[in-house]
Amino acid sequence: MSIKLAVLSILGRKPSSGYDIKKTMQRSPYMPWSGNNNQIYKALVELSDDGLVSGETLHREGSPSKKVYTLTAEGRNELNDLASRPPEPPEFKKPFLLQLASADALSDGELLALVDAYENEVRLQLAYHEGLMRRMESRGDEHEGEEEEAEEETPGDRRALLLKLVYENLVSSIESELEWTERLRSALKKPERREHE
Amino acid sequence: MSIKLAVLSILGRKPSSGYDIKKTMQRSPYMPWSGNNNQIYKALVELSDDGLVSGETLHREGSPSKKVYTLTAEGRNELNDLASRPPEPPEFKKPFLLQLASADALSDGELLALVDAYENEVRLQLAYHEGLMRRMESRGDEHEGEEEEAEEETPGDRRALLLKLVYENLVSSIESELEWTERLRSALKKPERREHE
DNA sequence: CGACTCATGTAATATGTTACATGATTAA
DNA sequence: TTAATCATGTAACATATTACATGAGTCG
Repeated sequence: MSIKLAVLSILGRKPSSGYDIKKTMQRSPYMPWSGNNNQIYKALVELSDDGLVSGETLHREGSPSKKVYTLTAEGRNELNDLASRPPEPPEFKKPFLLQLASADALSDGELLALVDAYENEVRLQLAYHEGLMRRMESRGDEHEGEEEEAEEETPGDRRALLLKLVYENLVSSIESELEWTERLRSALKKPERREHE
Repeated sequence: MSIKLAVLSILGRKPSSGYDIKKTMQRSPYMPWSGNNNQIYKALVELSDDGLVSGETLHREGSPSKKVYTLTAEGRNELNDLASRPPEPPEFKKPFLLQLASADALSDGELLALVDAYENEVRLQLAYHEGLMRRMESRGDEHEGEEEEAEEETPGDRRALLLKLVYENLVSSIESELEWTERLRSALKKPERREHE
């Protein structure tokens, strides 16, 4: 799964400039890219070379020009392929686990402090994602464009349901992490009592 | 958190060659690196230049020579620093979520098939991690070395407890993902009944 | 005037993967 | 003898991050 597919997916929603795409990526936590210029503008050039998107420069008065990219028919096909491609498994990247596994030289107090610090980080993440989710549920998310084209094939409700489930996934992953920190803490508090359970 | 810290952490356990480190990384899913040569041998050279490790070539008869690296005192300090460094939040990289979010053009049947395929992938992951965990609990994990040096500072039980908790984390993350697929499936099966709950 | 957002791009660097090259030993 | 494992390394490429460069418009 490369960043090009993420770009196609965004353009499948509505035609956008590089800058728009960057913004969308940055507030879509289910896209595992940071949304930096270098990749996006490069991806757009390549997609354009491959004939999957076409860009048109909009000269506007009173604000800077933008290059708006649209999916071509080919690009639309590619996007439909994407949807039915065999799914990749999730990846959990948790440097904290390495830290924990290397922490046997720490005192109990230091260890518990470390766990507290981690839990704080995770709580911050949770608050952030819950915020995004609420914002998406109240406003229509990714709907803020001015060009209100009539939606063609999809009921729209389906789309909203799927998006909601995506955010639920992220939130529940984070909650599961918090539950684990609880278990971790209690395992550390009653030390060495496991042998006859 | 760079790969160098992972290398330090492994060498903190016991002196190892590049090849040993590679193997250890590959079977330690809490280390978010694939364990490829290029990075490891490069990291070892750099750590050596920085004076954190020192390598000694062992010429053995009947098997290829190996370069065994050991932590220096400086390296040991660096490793202790690592343990008390402010923890980074977890990152969840789930390309499937992007796929889902772009899948509103699919029929219900296709969508459910996609979910099934994803669930299969996740189950495979679960089985793999549970296998690792069982293997670690029966044998002592990372204990298979021939050189049985008396452990110096740590009780060892602490270490085993921490490792067990680390594996529990991974397993419960995957289980949480499976629970979500269940919710996903049932949300897709009773479509559009959410409005008055 | 200064900071911020909009907007497009490039340069330098860091990180990661796959494949290649070499050579010894072990097990089928 | 052929494949697998042990063992060290390099080359080419793919991906990602940070910072830089430029310029217009908006808000305080």
